[in-house]
Amino acid sequence: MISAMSLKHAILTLLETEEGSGYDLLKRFKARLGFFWNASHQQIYSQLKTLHQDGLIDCTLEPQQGKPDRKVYHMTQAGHDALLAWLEKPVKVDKVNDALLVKMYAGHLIDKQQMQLEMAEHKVIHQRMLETFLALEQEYQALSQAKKKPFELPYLTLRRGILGEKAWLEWAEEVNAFLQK
Amino acid sequence: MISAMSLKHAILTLLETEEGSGYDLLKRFKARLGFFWNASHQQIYSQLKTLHQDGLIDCTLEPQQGKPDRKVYHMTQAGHDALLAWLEKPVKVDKVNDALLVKMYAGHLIDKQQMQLEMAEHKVIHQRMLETFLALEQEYQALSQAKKKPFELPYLTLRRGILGEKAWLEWAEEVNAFLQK
DNA sequence: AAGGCATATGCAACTATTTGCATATAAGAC
DNA sequence: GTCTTATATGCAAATAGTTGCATATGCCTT
Repeated sequence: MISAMSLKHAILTLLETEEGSGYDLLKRFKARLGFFWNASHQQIYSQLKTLHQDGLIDCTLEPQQGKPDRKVYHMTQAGHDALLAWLEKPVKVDKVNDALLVKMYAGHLIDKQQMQLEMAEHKVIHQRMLETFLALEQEYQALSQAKKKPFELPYLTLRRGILGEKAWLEWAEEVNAFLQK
Repeated sequence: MISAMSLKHAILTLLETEEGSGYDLLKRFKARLGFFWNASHQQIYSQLKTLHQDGLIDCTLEPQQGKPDRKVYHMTQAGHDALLAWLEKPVKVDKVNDALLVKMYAGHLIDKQQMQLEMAEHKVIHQRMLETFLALEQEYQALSQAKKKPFELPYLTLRRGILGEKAWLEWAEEVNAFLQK
């Protein structure tokens, strides 16, 4: 059987190295996994709840004045085992569901100019993502050999982002060339 | 507001040019939109049901001997209008949720060989997809200029697939080079 | 003084997708 | 003769993800 439930295990991965509150996890998620896995705060909080109920993480309350209590979660042995079990099972090939391509397929029903406008909006977003990725790559490359070591695998995930965005922009050039004819 | 409900409108797009039964739509879906939108037969049948309830398509029964009746759906004016309205609204940028990258991020917890094995399995699938896309491209390129015309936009969606798969395989080379060290 | 952003949590309703089951026939492969 | 594939439809339950709302404070800006 091929495993799903990647979000749960993505959270476990983050907790494996360092404990944290839901809010911490949310920020770490966006900074580290957010390029290839998107999750809202609602999703993270509700997954933390079920992970806790299932005994894969436990929780200590840190009272704070003025603000709600911080719930700090940390890994249990069961959680660690569950993560390793998940890592052993094959994952599914990434599923593509791209609404822009649905629209392009039906593009004969709208005018080229409108399509160009929408492409331009998407292009801005993809360019911005590529810039972010390249900046992170610069940071990584600036590290000494020894300091690079623990980030070798995360760096490979970053490379996926870079190559993916470059491919998108290359495609956008082709589309543009066609739409401008 | 940015529009969702792409599946509904993907189905409407297919029905716009040609009527068909759920089963027809399923096959057309896989052949034409399946590269950038994945939908199971259950999803298609249930979407057809709601589209029908909402009056965006209507339905005539074709009795058949031995087999269940074929329900042939066709577009209504309301459906056509809804499709055009959807096409006018911007769509969201494709959301990435790639489990393989989650696993790679946590890759220090498993051994390199296992990661290599899984990469190899994914590579086979991506290579096969690229081959399929390239074969379709050959077919398109073999058409006369006049016959190409109606497929220009679908061809651009195919180009997205080709560039996307090439980028994936390029990345796989980088990953392989690292894992073999 | 008012508005926005960051901190810090979460529920509820809805939409989307997956997984498993269910039925029934006909054609072709082994 | 059985097994798989294709035809042809669909329900039900579970998991996954989105959208909108709700609360409460402190800090910084205009």
